[in-house]
Amino acid sequence: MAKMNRTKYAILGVLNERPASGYDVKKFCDSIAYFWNENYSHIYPVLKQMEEEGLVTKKTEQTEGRPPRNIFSITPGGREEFVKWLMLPVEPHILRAELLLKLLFSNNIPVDNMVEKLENKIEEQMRIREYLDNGAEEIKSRIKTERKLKAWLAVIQWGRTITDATIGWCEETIQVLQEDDE
Amino acid sequence: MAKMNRTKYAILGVLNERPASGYDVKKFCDSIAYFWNENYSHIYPVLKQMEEEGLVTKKTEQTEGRPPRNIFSITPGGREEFVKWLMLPVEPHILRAELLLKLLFSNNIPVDNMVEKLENKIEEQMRIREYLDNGAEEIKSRIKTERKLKAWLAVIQWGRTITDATIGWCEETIQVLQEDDE
DNA sequence: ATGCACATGTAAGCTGTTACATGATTTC
DNA sequence: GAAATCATGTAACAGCTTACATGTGCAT
Repeated sequence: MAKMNRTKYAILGVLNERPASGYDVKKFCDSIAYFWNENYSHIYPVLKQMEEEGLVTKKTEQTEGRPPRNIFSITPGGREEFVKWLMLPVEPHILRAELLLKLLFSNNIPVDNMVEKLENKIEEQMRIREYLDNGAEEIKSRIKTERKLKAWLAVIQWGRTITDATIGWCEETIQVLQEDDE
Repeated sequence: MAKMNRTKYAILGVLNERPASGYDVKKFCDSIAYFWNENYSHIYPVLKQMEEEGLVTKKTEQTEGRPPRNIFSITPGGREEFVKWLMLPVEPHILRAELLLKLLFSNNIPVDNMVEKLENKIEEQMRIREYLDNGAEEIKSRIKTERKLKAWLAVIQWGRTITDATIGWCEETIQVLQEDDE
């Protein structure tokens, strides 16, 4: 199995919908940051490399009072590679959940410190949860085709399901940790 | 923020319980693979580097009919660094869920292909779920102290919670995708 | 006979992160 | 007046993965 440059496929996914700049790609990824992230410092070089591979084409757009924008468009070859990737089985999802690792070893630190970490996790998940609830309505009005809307709502539903489950588990775990042992 | 070598802390966590070889560390990580993974090819060089930093010491054990084992023990300095890391807030958990990215763009492929990916996910999660159920009993009998047992059970409970939530979401999503649009 | 468990490592290289660099315009 | 947004990139490098290399003993 060759390693896949996942950034490449995320970019192709965005450009498959519409031409966009590296900046636009980053904005899009920020909007789905609860399950996918990208950095500028990775997007720009990968776009360059993709241009060399013939997956995208670049057009520089002059704007007034703003920096020029490099607009990238997907090529037929790019579209082909993108769809080929979409059809492939999902690569196994390798987790590294630091919170759980620390929890496992938390007998070496005060209970309060571990509880604080769990409380921070709850806050984080609640922020995500709120973002998803606000976003759902906007998406319903923006997405036109039925297939796309279904997919978007399913992804949002995933976020809701997982944040709820995580928050519930954090609360339970805090209680268990704070129980007196006797 | 400097980047953390997370492998280092995972290793320290194992060695903090008992002296172990690189092979043992890997075995341990395999047993918690549902939320943490390590490769031999990373463990061995990191162990070497940790020895140079004075976090661990090495002792080579000759065995009959088996390759010699390099047994590593944590030093007081290593223990100190480990606890310092444990106390630090958890680094934000950056996800890259390929399944969700593909789902988001799945209007470009047949519904059946996407459904298959979701079915594979269900199978994967059911395997994990089964593993956790079998493991819980073994852990209850093995772990002695109350604090450690609580932590282990909480981690297992996380696995159960998330796998259940994920399986439920996959099933719902398959149904939604397979509904006729009219 | 085939494969798995035991056991350790090196070499190469991609992926992705952090820090740095620049600067106008808009918003609070 | 400060901060955020728009907009693009380079340099350095840490982290991790993949492929390679080697060999015994036990179980099926």
